[in-house]
Amino acid sequence: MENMNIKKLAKELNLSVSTVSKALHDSYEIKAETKEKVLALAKQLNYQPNPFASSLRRNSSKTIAVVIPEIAHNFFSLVINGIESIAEELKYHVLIYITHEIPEKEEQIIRHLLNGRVDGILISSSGTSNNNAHYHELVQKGIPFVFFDRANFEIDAPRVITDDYQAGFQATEHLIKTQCKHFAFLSLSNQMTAINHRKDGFLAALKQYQIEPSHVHIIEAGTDETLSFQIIRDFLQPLPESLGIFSSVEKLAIQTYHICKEINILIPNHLKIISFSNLPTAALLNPSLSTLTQPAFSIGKEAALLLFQSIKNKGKIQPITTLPQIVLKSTLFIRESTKM
Amino acid sequence: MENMNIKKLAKELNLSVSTVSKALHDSYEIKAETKEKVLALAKQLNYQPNPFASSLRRNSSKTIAVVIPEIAHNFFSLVINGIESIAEELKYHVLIYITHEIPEKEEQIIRHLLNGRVDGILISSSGTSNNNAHYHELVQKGIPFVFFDRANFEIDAPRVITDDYQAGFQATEHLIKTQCKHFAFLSLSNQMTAINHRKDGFLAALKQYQIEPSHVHIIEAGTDETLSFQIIRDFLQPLPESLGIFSSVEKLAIQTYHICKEINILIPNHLKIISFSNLPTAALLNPSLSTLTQPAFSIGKEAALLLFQSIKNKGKIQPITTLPQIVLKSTLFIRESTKM
DNA sequence: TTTAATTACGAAATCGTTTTCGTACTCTTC
DNA sequence: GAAGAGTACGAAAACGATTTCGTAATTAAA
Repeated sequence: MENMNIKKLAKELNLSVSTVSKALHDSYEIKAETKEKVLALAKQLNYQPNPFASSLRRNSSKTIAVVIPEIAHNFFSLVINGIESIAEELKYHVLIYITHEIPEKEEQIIRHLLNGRVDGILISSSGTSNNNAHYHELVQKGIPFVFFDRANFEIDAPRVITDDYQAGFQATEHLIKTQCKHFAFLSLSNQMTAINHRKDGFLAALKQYQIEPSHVHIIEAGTDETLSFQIIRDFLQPLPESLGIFSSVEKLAIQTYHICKEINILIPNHLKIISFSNLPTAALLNPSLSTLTQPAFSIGKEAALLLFQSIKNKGKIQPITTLPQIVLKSTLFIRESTKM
Repeated sequence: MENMNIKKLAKELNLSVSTVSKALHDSYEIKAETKEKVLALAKQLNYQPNPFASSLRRNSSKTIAVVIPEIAHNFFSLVINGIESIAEELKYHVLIYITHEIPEKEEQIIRHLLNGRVDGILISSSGTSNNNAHYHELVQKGIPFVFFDRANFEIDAPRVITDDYQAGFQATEHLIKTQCKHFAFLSLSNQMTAINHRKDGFLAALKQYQIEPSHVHIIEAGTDETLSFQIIRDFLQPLPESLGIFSSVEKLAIQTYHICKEINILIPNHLKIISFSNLPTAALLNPSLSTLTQPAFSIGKEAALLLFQSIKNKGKIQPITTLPQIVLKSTLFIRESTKM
C-alpha cells in the first residue's frame, strides 16, 4: 500500500504495464473506453508517476537551474519571479543555486549540472572573463543555457541584457547637467560585463562633454560588504568638490547613503547620486534616490522563454547566424538625490 | 562518447559494473588498489553518476523544496539564503515554488510533491486554517516537512517561528508610550498564524493599557496590491486623531508611506508607524522606519537544520512528545517614524 | 591437513517508467 | 475468401545506477 505505481495499477485493471502507460499518455493505440478506466483508477488511487523513473527513461528532467550571484537582492528576486512565471506555466521545476559572487563556486555548480540533473540553465555570471572552461563544457555536453544581465560575451549562448551602455551614458549626462564637477563610478569589479558596459557609457558621456580626466574617479569597491564600505568612505573623505556619483549597483548606493549619514554629507547638496536599482523604496528614501531601473521581471521572463526555446530545439540543427540577444530598456527615474 | 556511464567505465577497467559502483562508494569490499584505479579513470573521463538512476534506485533525491508565498520580499529572500547555506553544505539541491499567496496554488504544489521528487519540504504557509488536507497527505506519505514563519498549528510538524505575540505586544506598547490615541493593525488576512499572533499581542497590549475599544482598528488589507492600497487610503481619510499604526508586514508599511506622501500626511507628526520588516533601507527612509526585524537568515538556517534532521530520522520511531518548535526573537528598532 | 573465515569480485535483480516490436483480432475490399 | 489494413493490446528491452547474493581464492585456525 505504501506507494502506488504503474505495475499495481496494471494488475488492478487486468491490463499490461505498457497499456496503462500508453493510456496515461493518451496514446492513439489505446481505445477511449480503456483510457477512461485507467484514468479513473489512477485518479482514485491517487497515482503519480515516479519522476526519476520517468526522467531516467526519457532523458529529460522537466527542471531548470537558475544560477545567480545572490538572492537577497531586489533585482534577482524579481528576475526569479519572471522565470517562475514561465516555468510554472510549462510545468517545469526551478532549482536555485547561489554563487555568492565567487567564480569558483559558479564553476563548481555548473560542472555539477553537467550530470543531466537539469534540462537547461539560466546564468547571471559571477565569473571572470578569463575562465570560460565550464561554459564550454556545457556547450559540449549540449546543455542549453542562457545568460541574463551579466553575460559572458565570449560564449555563443543566447542572452538577455539591458541597454547598459546607453543607460550609463544617460545617467552620466544627467549628472553633468546638474553641474557636477567631479564624477565617480562605483563598480563591484572590472570583470563583469554589464557593469563594464555601464562604465563605458559613463566614460563616453564624460568624454563627450569634455570633462577633465582628473575629475573622473573609478571606484572598485568589490563584493565584500565591510571592505566596500571602507573603500567608499575613504573616497568621500575629503569630499571632492561637486561630486556626482553613478553607482552601478543598488547595494553600493545604499552603502553610500549610510556613509553620508554617518559623516554628515548632505545629498544632494554636497553630493549627487544616481544608481542602477530595483529598490521599491527608492522614492521613499531620504532623499529619494534617482535610479535607472531595469525591467527585472521581463528579463527573467524573456530569458526563460529563450531557454525553453533552446530546450525545445535541442538536437535540431541551429542556423549559426541567429544567436538570440535580447536587449531591454532600463528606465530613468529622476528624484531628489540628483536635484540641482 | 556522448555520455559517460558506469557501464563504459567498467568495460574500460575490465571490471564488473558492481565492482565499479562499490569502488566509487568506497565500499569495504573493494581493495584500495582497485579503488584508486577506478577513481582515477572516473576523474579522467569526467564520469558523473546519473542522478535519476541513483535517485530511482535509492529512493532519495538529495533535493528539498521551499514553498513560499512570494520571493520578491526581503524576508523570504533572506530565509532562502539561510536555507541555501545549509543545503549547500550537505550537498542538497533546492527547488523553489511560489504560491503567490494563493492557497489553492499551495495545495497543488504540495500535492505534486507527493510524488517523491523531494526528500523534504520547507513551507511558509499561504493556506487558510480550514484546509489542511494536503499537509495530512504529506504526513501520510511520510514526507518530512517543516513550517517556518507562517506555521499551521493544527499540524504536527516541526516549525521555526518568531516571538510574534511578544513582538506585537512590544511594538504596541511602544506606540502607546508615544501618546497615540487611536491604534490600527494592518493585516494581510486573518488566516495567517504569524500575523494573528502579532495581532493578539497588539490587542493584549491595548487591553492592558485600557485603550478604549472604539479606538482600536483592525485593517485587513488583503494580498492584492492595488486593493490594499485603496483600503489603507480609505482608512486614512479622514485621519483618526493621533493614530499609531502597527503593520504586520513590510509591504503594507511601504504602501502606507506612499499614501502618506500622496495625501500629505506627515510621519510621525500626524501618524506614527512601526512595522515588521527586513528592509535594508529602513533607516534611510524619510522618515526612517521603526521596525521589528526578524532573524530571517537564522530562521532559514534553523528550519533547514530541522528538516534535515527529520529526513535523517525518517523511518525511525519518533518520540511523539518532542515536536520541535524553535522560537526566535525579533529585534525592535526604534526610529523616527514613531518619534514623539 | 582440514575446516572455517575472510577478501575481492561478479551476475543478476531491482527501482518505475517508456518505448519498440510483435501479434492476435476485426474489418475492408476485390 | 484471401490479402491487406487497421485496431488494441502485451512482452520485453531499455534507461543507469545500487544492492543482494554467490563464489572463487586466499588466509587463519584447529
